[in-house]
Amino acid sequence: MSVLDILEERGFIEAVTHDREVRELLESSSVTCYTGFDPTAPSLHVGSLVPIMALAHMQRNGHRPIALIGGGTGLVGDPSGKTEMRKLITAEEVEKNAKGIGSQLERFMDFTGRKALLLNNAEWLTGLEYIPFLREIGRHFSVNRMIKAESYRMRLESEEGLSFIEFNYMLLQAYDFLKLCDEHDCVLQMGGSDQWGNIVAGIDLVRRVLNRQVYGITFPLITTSSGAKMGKTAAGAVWLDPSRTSPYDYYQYWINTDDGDVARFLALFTFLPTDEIREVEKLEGAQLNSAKAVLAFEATSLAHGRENAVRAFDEAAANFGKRQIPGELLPSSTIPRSSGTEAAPALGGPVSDIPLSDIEAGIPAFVLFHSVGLAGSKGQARRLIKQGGAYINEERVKSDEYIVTASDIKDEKIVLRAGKKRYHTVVVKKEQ
RNA sequence: GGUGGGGUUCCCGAGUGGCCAAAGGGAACAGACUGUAAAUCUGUCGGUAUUUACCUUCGGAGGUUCAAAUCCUCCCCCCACCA
Repeated sequence: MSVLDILEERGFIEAVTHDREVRELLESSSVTCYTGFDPTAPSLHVGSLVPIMALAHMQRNGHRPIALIGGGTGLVGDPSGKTEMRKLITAEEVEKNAKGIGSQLERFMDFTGRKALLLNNAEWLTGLEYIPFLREIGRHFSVNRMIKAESYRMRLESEEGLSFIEFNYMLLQAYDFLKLCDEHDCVLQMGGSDQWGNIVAGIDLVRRVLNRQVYGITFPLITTSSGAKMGKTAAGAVWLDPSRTSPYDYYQYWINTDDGDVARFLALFTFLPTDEIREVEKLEGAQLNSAKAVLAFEATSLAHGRENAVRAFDEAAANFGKRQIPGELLPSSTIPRSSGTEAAPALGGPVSDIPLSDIEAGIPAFVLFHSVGLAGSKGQARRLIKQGGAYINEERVKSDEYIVTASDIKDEKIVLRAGKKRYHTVVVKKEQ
């Protein structure tokens, strides 16, 4: 069984340029392959997980992945499939972002001993000279062909149009492939389905310049059952950087997966064996909740380490009730299953201090909810209370005139809750 | 460079002197229902104060007027066609 079969089975494959050849190649030899990552943000997010996992699978099956940070291409901006132009980011930003992204990738792959490579195309792109590049590379590209590319179509038809700098993007990515093939023997490029045009352009260029056949694979765009692009929540993207999306929130993101997505996401975003995942497909309704917990635990474990995953699991248990994970469900998962330890009730959410004297003086509930950040304004806090969405120590606040006093203190703290899931704990400090 | 059309609250998009904090939709938030899911229904959705009040907002800066998102002037940006 080749990696291609594994990837296919797990739902990673949208299209392959030369199915039979790629299959044979991956079965018979160790292949170097690459995927690019845009350094447009200081952290990768859940949306980049598909390519990351694909590279990881490659490595686990004896191939050598290259994670290419687009430090150079990021300066130009890929218009593929985008309705509007990205704002140009500065070279310093790109460089800073590239650094953060690299360290995140290290959690998913082993870069020691050149078992995987982390490269940055700024290395070879930023020093290019215009005329030589046009003469050596540009002449291989047909504008007639380029403007027919699906990836440019949306922009060519849009009001905003396509700027020349973006139009060049394809050449740069093709040049990357050429460079990697030449210097690292890389013969396979993988990317999102919007990358098809760029990948094919690279294959073409390599053939023309090096007279070598190379290949491409695209991943499907992963959407949720409800049709939304995955990785977006109210708070914005779900980041892999724990300082932007805490392991707890990351865990919560996964546990809120749609019923219809659980098995599919287990296959894509965990390394659990597919025959175990197939069992999950038979589950229905509330039974799926345990499978969601496993998904959340495994995904968090990959991104933030097992210790953080266990903590997130325990906190969730404290906030939403302990969940018993059946031993026969996805047995390969290392999620805690013992029924013994009763998770200590976690402090709800972020914690802040308040002096005892303030509480003794009495502080209106809506002011408190606003000041700890559970409501964006005092008006919003009042609304929250009026709508019955505010709780103090798990008791609904009945009136927006309610004054919080010393009698609300339980164990030197006051637990505030907004809606079903947002908590904040105020610790009361006696001053000397 | 010329001509015409635009820039509205998180997004899309109405609104051409007072009845506009600004229709409608989406997103979001809260409640009900639930399984920390989806769907559905109800409510909310600039800020402060909370009984009808005040402040900030309609690309930017000025101006006309008792009164401007709406009229005038200048400037910035976007688009289309022409050159």
